[in-house]
Amino acid sequence: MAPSQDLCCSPLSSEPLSADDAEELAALLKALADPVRLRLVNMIATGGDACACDFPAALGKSQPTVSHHLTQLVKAGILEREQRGKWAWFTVNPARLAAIRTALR
Amino acid sequence: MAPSQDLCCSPLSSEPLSADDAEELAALLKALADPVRLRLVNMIATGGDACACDFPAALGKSQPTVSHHLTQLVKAGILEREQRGKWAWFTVNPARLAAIRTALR
DNA sequence: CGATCATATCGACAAATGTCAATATGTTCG
DNA sequence: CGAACATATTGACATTTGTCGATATGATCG
Repeated sequence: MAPSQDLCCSPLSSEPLSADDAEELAALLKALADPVRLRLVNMIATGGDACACDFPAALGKSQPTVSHHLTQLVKAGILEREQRGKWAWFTVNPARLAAIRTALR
Repeated sequence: MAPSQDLCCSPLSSEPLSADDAEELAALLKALADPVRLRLVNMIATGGDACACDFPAALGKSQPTVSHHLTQLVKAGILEREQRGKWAWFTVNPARLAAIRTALR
């Protein structure tokens, strides 16, 4: 999978996009392009942070399914995970979202 | 598939996202989340418009594959198709891209 | 009209994806 | 340590997706 932290890709409408950059941006967009993952990011972003323990009930999805989606978002650099006691809390990486917005210019 | 022309979804970081809105935004992001489709949008955006006839050679993909991707982008409202003589030309719908950027705020 | 060329659709297939039950790992606390 | 609870991983499965060859549709022009 693409490296999680470099900011990725020049704007769509100005410079030509290489095959490699296209692959990287596609991977980033794909990480977001799922209704469950969008709702996860939304819940975390609106609250500032959120506990994984609440997601299965809030989304009507099983715990493994939620865990799977969270892992994808972290790998893509969109979320960050922090252990607090026995719970996992997540925050959004705003720079990562901003990078996507910039790439879509 | 989601309706192509309403602008979709409130910003991710402010208001709560309904399951339906999440589905709609996910469909829109998915339309963009492919390297071939990103390069198509990029070629069309940087040139202002482009002829479908050039894409298979430029992308190293078969004509049916390119046609498939173009159809998806048009259905998502990201591209618009126009017939010029026997060629199909495509333009980008900038408002649609802007809507995605706004939704990712 | 009939030939020619551009694009779309069809059918098939391999690969990737979303989902869950079962189980493993890891953390806290008595 | 050992019980209890939160999260991750595994394995399995149905569905979706990207791809192409073959073919159909549609447009131009002689």
